[in-house]
Amino acid sequence: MAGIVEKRRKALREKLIDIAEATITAEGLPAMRARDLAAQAGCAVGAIYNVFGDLTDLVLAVNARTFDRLGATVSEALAEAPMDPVEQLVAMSGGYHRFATDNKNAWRALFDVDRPAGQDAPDWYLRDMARLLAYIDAPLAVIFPQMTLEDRVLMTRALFSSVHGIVLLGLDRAGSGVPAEQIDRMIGLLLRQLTQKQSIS
Amino acid sequence: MAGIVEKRRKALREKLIDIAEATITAEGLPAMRARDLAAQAGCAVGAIYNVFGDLTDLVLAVNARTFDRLGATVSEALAEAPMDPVEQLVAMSGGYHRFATDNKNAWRALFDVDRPAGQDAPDWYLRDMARLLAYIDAPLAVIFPQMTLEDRVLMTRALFSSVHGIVLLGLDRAGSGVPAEQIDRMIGLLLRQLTQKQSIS
DNA sequence: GTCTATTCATGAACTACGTTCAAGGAGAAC
DNA sequence: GTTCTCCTTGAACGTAGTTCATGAATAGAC
Repeated sequence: MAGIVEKRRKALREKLIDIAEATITAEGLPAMRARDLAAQAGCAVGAIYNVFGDLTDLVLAVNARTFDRLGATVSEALAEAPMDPVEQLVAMSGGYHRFATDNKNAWRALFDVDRPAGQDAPDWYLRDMARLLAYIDAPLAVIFPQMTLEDRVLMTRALFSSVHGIVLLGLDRAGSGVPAEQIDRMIGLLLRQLTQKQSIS
Repeated sequence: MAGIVEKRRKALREKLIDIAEATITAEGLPAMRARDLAAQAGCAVGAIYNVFGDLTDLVLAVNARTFDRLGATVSEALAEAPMDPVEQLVAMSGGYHRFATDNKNAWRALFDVDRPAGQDAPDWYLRDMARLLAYIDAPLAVIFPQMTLEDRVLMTRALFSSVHGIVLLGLDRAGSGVPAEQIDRMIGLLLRQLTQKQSIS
């Protein structure tokens, strides 16, 4: 009967991630509380700490799922886009925007989790981020064939960061926030202007 | 002897903002604690709540100062920039980037303060933000004289958001973060590509 | 200046967190 | 079956923000 404990731990781990994900999605990161999780999971509060180092680890587990779904959404948007590289960038940006609005709380949790200073990002984060950046890099290579690899790497990051910034500030604050369709227009203006054919002059 | 209380309240208010600003600057927003503030100010914890509704209000007061300094920094960068509108945009972005690195904790507090959902941004925020956007709008009007006003407003916001996004993700995470000079290069790539002369084709 | 009603300042207490740990219970080894 | 070990438990701890009964100080009337 070896492994009963391990199996139970694994089951609890998944159960907790499910509950945490549901809570974050429904009510946001601050609504995720140790006692509530334990109550919903039918375990003791201390049991959480047998499975996760602390609640931040649990949030990171949820974030890994979220980031994965985000990557899938962007990937689908790319797959459905026309061949034109500019339109591919627009489509992926639209996918990013849509994911952020449709999964606002989970998406915010990606950035709101408090990472102790000096601690590196988890592996899955670096991997998924690299995946997202690769999606962007491909069309960019077509649009700017003469650009150095080094510059294109920077341009890729810059583009991702720009779209992220537009979506972030756009969704922020219902007060000074921007309607969804204007966010898409901003992204379109930026990308189309940015990727126009080089000037003759 | 009318007004003694009011004068004392005003003095305490300023004193608390000073202390909170120093604390946030030195140790970050999470280090700002009610009991510590009271101890440093030489008042009771409860006194804070006679002057501010809650600690978030106090943070907002600090943020108002920070935003003001940010505006001044960008304004100076603009003043020292050459006449060329593209270089003006680059200079202002550089000012933003420098301010963020030199005032990392205070700058982060601008966005990390938890604003209750459904509550509008304070007046000073809208005012200072409009000021920043106006700085960006002027060069853009020179660069894109044929652009409609509506589009230019969106482009202005998009540009600000983009630079903000690049700086935000660039400074985030020492692990996957980007060296300061690469951030400036990203901004330069983005802005110069974005503002190149329109294509003939 | 004196008196009194009101208003303010105080800090202990309350609530709500994340996290820990001594004690008891369940699984593993023989 | 027995024993040892490790896990699980939930009460307790530490630390937050915020409140509130109490006592002190102020403002206004005379």
